[in-house]
Amino acid sequence: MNGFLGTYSVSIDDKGRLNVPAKFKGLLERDSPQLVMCVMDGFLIVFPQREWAANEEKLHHLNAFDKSDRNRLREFYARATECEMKSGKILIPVAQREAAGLKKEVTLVGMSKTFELWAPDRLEKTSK
Amino acid sequence: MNGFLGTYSVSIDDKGRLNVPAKFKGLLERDSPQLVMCVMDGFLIVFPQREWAANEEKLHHLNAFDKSDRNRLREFYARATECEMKSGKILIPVAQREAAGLKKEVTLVGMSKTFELWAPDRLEKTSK
DNA sequence: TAGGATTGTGTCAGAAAGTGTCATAAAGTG
DNA sequence: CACTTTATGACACTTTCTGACACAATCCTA
Repeated sequence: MNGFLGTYSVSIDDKGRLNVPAKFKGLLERDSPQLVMCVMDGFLIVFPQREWAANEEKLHHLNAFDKSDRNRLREFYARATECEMKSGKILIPVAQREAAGLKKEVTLVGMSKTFELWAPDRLEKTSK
Repeated sequence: MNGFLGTYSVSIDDKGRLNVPAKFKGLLERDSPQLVMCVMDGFLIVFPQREWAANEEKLHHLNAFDKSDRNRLREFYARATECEMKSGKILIPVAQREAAGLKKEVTLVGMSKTFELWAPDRLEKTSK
């Protein structure tokens, strides 16, 4: 596989760990299991470390001493958490789980370089 | 053969694998057995990898951080799954089978660069 | 700082999904 | 009609997914 693709319905175990589908697992193992998870507007985006870094790169031109630039930077960083795939699972911290309204069932949507985690009902509303 | 052409009625085995007709097999073996299967409105489209990539190309101008662009990207990627022809068969994952209402019999329609998979009754309704 | 609650980790067994291979049936060809 | 190719169904096997359990680390409060 050479990009995250497709929609998967996966479960979260009692401790909040997501079972990564085998197709994504391969990609992550190869590329590195280091991830950044980012709270978006009602859902979560997961970036492989490398991809996160590439996005960060784009913000380098901002000036940390400029007030509005600084706000944009803060917005970007504040939403993010580092995490990792371990034993084929990704632990989603409590705060993120709540922000995205994730319960037992999660819908995982590949977006090529990244993938998204959705509460099934929210995704359905969005796609209408 | 130099494009997918014609209509075939083929069977799906107990594990959901489609037997690829010999005429398509040749094309796929030459061009690469790597495929992308895409859920459409009641049926499935199968793209050879290369052909899929060409379509993907057209979305490169979209900005993944813009909400409405992101929705369009999601709509595109969420429908897709990578798959592969193995031993002359293509496994159609459960979710896709259900989305297209595929049972034992499948009608396969060549569309030159791609081909479609239909539940026979649905195709019939559509062509009326 | 001891104890308890919460959060995070490793592992495994059973169920479900996916894979390879082959014998036979059906269809196509000269 | 005899022969070759193609399609189908069946079987054994492997991989993946899920839920559960036991345990470790952390944090909070008495």
